[in-house]
Amino acid sequence: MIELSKAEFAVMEALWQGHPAKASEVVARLSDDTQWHEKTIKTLLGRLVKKQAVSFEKQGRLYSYTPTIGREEYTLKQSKSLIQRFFSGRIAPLVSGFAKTEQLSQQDINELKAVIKEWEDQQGK
Amino acid sequence: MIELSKAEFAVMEALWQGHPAKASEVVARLSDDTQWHEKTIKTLLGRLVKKQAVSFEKQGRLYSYTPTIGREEYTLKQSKSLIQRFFSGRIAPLVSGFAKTEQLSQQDINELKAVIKEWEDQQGK
DNA sequence: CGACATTGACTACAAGTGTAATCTTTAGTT
DNA sequence: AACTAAAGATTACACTTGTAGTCAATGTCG
Repeated sequence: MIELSKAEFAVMEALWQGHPAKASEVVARLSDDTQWHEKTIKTLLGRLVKKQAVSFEKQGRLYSYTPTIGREEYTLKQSKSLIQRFFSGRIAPLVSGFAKTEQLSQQDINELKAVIKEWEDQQGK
Repeated sequence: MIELSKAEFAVMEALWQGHPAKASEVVARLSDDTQWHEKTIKTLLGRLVKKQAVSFEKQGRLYSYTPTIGREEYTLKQSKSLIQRFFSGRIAPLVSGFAKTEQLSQQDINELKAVIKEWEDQQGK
């Protein structure tokens, strides 16, 4: 499983926003959220390529970068790994704990209900 | 916020099992799950003390270690931080994604229902 | 009492991370 | 054509992490 550091993940976010993207675009996107030096971002791009989380192709003398993994795919895998380690793979304890201190929106509730409904339909077969 | 590496977390798990615990007990507990050398575990205990995730007191010439943070507290904080970074702080996307590929138990469903019920009661005030 | 074993303290060392700086090549600019 | 600026390649460097090894003090057994 490809593992990304936090800084690398931030660069991936910029790429997931739209790709392929030239290094300069990535730098531009990240400058909204961070103070990172252009050199830093280039280093991170290089590390992502090395990890094969990102591919690149020459566009003339410039490079264009594209993520090789999807955001959903990555975030879900990581989430599951955390749920496994922290809650023995069960999600309910996380949700209860979370609900105690965080705001849930009506939309969240609706989505949770949908999940439950789907499960119950599945049970009835 | 105290951050623990994966290996450090494993040592915390051993401590959360029961404390205060002498280094030798921690080593014994961990030997069920890992192949770590006693020296490795001692190093990790030292790092945990330095991070103030664990306190210790002399019992004669030996040390007894105690976690200063609770398992729930830590795991929830980390979970929230992940949900923040990955899902903009909303938990429902995580649950839906999770439900697609993981088994939910009847107990999970009941707990999710309880969370929903509590929320709805809250709404009605 | 002396040698050995155990504990804790300190040291080690490579890989990963955050955060760039420098060097090299190439493309415009005068 | 020469010079400079921008991109990419290479190098840097301290801190963290995984994974111990060594050294020093102290207890324990014969």
